[in-house]
Amino acid sequence: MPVSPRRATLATVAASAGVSVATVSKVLNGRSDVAPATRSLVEALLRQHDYVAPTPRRADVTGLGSVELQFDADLNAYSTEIIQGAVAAAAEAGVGVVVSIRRADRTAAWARGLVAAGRRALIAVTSELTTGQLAALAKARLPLVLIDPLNLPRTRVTSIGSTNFAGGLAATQYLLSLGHRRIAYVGGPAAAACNQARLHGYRAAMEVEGAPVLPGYVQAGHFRYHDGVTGGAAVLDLPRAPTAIFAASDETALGIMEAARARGLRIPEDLSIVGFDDTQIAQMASPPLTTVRQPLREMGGVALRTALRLAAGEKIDSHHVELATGLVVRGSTARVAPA
Amino acid sequence: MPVSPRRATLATVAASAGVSVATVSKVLNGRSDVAPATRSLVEALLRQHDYVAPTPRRADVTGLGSVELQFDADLNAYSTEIIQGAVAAAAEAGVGVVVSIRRADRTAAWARGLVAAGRRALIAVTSELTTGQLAALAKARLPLVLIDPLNLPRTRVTSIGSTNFAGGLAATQYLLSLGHRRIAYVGGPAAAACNQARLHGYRAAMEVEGAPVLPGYVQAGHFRYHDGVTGGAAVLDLPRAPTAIFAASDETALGIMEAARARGLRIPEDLSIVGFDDTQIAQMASPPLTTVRQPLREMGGVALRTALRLAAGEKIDSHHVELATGLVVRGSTARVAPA
DNA sequence: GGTCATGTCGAAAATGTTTCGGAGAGCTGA
DNA sequence: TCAGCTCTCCGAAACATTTTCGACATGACC
Repeated sequence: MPVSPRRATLATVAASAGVSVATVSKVLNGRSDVAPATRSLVEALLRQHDYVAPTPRRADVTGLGSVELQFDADLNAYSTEIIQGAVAAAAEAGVGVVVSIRRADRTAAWARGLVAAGRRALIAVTSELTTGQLAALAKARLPLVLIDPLNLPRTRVTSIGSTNFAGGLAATQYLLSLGHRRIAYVGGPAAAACNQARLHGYRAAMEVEGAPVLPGYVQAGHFRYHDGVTGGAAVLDLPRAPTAIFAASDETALGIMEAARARGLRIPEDLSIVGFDDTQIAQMASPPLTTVRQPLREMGGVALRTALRLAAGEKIDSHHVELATGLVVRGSTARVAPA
Repeated sequence: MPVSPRRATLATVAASAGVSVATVSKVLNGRSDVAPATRSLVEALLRQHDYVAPTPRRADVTGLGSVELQFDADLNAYSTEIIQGAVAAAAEAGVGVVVSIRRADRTAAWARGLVAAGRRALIAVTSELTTGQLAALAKARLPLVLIDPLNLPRTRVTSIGSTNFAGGLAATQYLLSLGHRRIAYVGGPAAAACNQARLHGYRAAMEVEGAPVLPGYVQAGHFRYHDGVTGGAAVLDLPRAPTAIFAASDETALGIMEAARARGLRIPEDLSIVGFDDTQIAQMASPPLTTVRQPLREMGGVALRTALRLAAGEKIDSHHVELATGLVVRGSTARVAPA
């Protein structure tokens, strides 16, 4: 279609339709005082002339732009809390949060597309970004904030996390304080930084107490329910089965619960379980799950505000922020049963 | 603050700032040819005069645009599935999904703001819209699609739901087929259409089988976990307690599980529970929850595609679409225990 | 000093929206 | 049949905003 030398205006369309400019404006705005026949005619001519509105007026001084919130896999309870926190913070700032799920194609065109679509920044959750992707983002001048990144790139990237080591330590110490000695860890990907920190917290607490980490007591996974079922089964079927399990996520903890139930183990009488995250499912588990609270909503909010600050060109105090974790004791933990 | 008799215009602000209308317009649009001092002065007076833009022009047709996905309360497992479905469909269509949580102010300015921010349509989930809000949306020419609306407005509004009656019927029939006769219903808001349909399905099944709905066997709630705890407690403490409970949502079902556990009831040996939705938490419950699957992801996807079709001015086949529900049998149901 | 680039600003034109009044159709009752 | 009334539909004109373009000042540079 040849681009006409001059964009069509209401006057153009009005003239060709034989009506006034006002009438065309009314059609565009859905006013009721236009006869159906006239409306159809004008609509047809609007299309024919390829009418596009001139630059829209701004909504507000504030209401510009949006931030992309990108997850690396299907959404779950963890994602939900992050979204909730980001959306709340965004509402205050007057920007929109566009949720998306990572797709394979992350090229230069992808980064430019985000900018063209009006994104002011990108927040990537539990993702693993390649240097190529980072370069594409940098070239497109799109600020990036990571939440719980799987890998911490060498280059300076802003990231948000929580005190995973302290959380792992607190969870394990609590189980030890209940008299448990045989405590297993069913965790996330071995390479993930946040999982490593939790695992080290677990190991540190065990070591201080002189409790041995028996062979097979540390299982890797992907923070998902299924990992809890299989990982839980693996440790519960060991010759010297644990009396307590520390899971690296609430979902995994629920999977372990199911593995325990399948073996006729009662919780917490026969097996204590501690989760990680304190998502909504932790409260809704039966029994309610003792877990390490990770302030996911706050993390989402902080990530969003940080992203906007980066987009505004402000300097950030620190390139990595860690929010505090804390143990929430519910019903899935009890003193170890007397042998 | 007293409402001035007439809204401030650029002319008002220009006069008080001692500059021309054009200059004020430039400040608003961030043009570069305004001296910093002048800009500050004008910005101050804009705020002082409480300037708000008049109805914005429609967002440009060219940009990819975005669709607003609005929830009426904090996100939960149900929301997560809807988001997931909408995001997937949006990715295919090349648009963004902006997630937001309903706030009190839903005025004409709100609707205009959405349009100005580039939203091509609004999807409202389990919301109750007033006629005023509908009018504001219509005036702003913002297409609207409802998912599981609480109230079905008189005016023609496009909505997406599922076969709630059939779902309620199937769940109750299944419990009856297991030999249960004393079946209670712990549901949602009495006024919600989707809840009413589920309840009627339950009643219909009971009636066909000649099973009495005892006094107190129908509890209202808000689909939340807490409603299950209290509603479950209410029916379980009845003189003639039910042997099975049909919950109007998975969350509520998990609350009932907790109420049962607190009373020493085993599931499914002592009490069968059927949920509704088949969210992720249904699979992760212990025991896994028998539930009526509602195709939430598909609903989110259909809502998004419908919204885009409306935005494109296409005609919609039907103003209300219902997707099929289906019973998913897991571990929370069993044959009634012999008395 | 002359010339030129640059930054600011406003008059005027361009574009789009809203108000308001009027033409004309249709209906009603004497 | 016709006056009177209402209701629908449209456009002239008033308004609101954006954009273009020229004017003017200022300072740099030769």
